[in-house]
Amino acid sequence: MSTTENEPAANFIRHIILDDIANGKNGGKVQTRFPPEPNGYLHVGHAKSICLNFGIAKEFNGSCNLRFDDTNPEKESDEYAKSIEQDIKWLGFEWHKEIHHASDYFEQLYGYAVELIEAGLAFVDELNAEQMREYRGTLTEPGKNSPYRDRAIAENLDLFTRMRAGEFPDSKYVLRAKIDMSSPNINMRDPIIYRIKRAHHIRTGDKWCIYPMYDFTHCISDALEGITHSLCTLEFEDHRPLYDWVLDNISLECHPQQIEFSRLALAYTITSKRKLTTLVSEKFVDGWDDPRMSTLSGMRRRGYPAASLRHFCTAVGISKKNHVTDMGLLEQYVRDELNVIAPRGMAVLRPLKVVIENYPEDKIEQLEAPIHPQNEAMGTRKVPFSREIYIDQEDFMEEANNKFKRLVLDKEVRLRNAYVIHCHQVIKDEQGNMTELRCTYDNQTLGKNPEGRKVKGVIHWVSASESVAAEVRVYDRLFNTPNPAAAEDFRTCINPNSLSLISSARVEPSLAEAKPEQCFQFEREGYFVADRYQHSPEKPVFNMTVGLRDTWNS
RNA sequence: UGGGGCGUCGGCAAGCGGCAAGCCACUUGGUUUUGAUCCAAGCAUUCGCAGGUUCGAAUCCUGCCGCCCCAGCCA
Repeated sequence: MSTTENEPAANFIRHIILDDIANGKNGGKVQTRFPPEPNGYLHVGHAKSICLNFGIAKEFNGSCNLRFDDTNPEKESDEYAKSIEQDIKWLGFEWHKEIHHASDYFEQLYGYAVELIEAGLAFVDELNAEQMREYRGTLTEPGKNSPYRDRAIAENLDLFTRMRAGEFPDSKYVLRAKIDMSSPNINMRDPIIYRIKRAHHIRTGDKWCIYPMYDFTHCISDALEGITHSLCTLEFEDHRPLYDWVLDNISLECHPQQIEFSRLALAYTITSKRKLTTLVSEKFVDGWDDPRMSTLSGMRRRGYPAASLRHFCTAVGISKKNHVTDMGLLEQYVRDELNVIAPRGMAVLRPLKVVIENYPEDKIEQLEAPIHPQNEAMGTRKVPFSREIYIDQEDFMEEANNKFKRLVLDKEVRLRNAYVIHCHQVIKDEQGNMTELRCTYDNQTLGKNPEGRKVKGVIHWVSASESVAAEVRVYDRLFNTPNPAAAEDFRTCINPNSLSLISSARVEPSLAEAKPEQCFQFEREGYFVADRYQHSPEKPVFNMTVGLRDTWNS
């Protein structure tokens, strides 16, 4: 794959910025920001935005601020804020200097609201929510002016001061911009810019009982930080006139340019904080970092390298098209990265005992195997070989056609990194289940092919006595429909078999020694990661990251 | 039926008047002690549709068709 982080893909936002720089706009400076609300964990969709904002800033020698858009205290928490900081760092980005918060600007925001009132461009309304909805009109009919719209400026000032002072109950009054109730753009029909809400804020505590709305806050925060390009998703396109209106009507010189791009949509997953919250709160998954989640912390725990997410984000590109990206694209970048960095090892997920009759009972050989067959520099590891071993149940058949390149009764197969064995007997229990294979090995086949015959198959194995019991979690997609977000109730699309717990897997000793979060390739199976929290050398726990590309089963 | 957007290969996505980039997927060969990796080759006479302008149109114009977003005191 030739797409790398060093070769930014062409997209319309880059073109705009390139033009701006060529025209000397903003003195050639580029300043972006990533503005999450701390009301949930970051997901793949955010990764796209992070890569865009931080990537653009870096490319043009600018910087990117991290700013928490914390204007709705009821939904926000410090846990979320902390997780967001961690996830951004994990993804490999550094924000410019200290973290910003919309709440840092509450005092200034209040001042600009007063400016608007003084200019006759904002008024205190006392319609209740339901009345306001009626006055707003519909998509096809204009709205009506609020009866309180023409309040005197002095009265508006007085009321707004008292709103701040806490003289009124929640929701009694709101501050509204005075724009145009007949605008075809509903966002311009005298939008609310402040509401009374007695909620404890994670940063300002109980200092405020009025909080500014997004549309008023975001543009001013951008301007205060000297943002040049304010990149956001498509649903804010209709808000751009309001973004511009606010900045055009207050005494702030800086006027950032808002540019919208389409959200990332990944097939078979969900990228909505609200829905992800539901999965967690209703226990469909085991927390925000469940490896099946499309959260950054979930993908981290799943074993996705941060670099693969960055490559993926570069590869999907930026456009204004509503799209659905194949999960396969992400997985391919994950494999790509892991193929290069992951040490190899052997693990048997569904053990079938094999007794090698012509191998001495007490003998244990420490065979040497490469840690990475394409990268000698990674060195070698010891793999113990003994008379009793395990192979995977799926690697044996009593009868099979020539396409089956594994072990068959009365035939031979190569044991990876070891000898060629021949199976001559299958032992079964009363129910007819295979319990053991009796084989012989050819001691002339270590590191070389047998003479006079071809052995086409290679299977993996572990020593029965020297391997370590491990728990392996194999994942399938969390949803069984490509677009769960489109369902009436996305919970009905949840795949009941998204997690398979394998409690009796066996891994070679080198794998048991893994450090938490260390990634491996279990040869012929896929990529696996030692669980970040539950893995220990005594009780190894691995999560499947992604399977190897498999042309046999597909 | 108001307003704002968007339609280029199976999935992403460049291109912005002069022979349709790239990635993923897929197909076919080769290497291989991983049915992996790797290597080589193939994969849109056509850009939602229909007209028009032009020597020349995915790119410009006109008209249709389809899809997405907006009526929170959420962001």
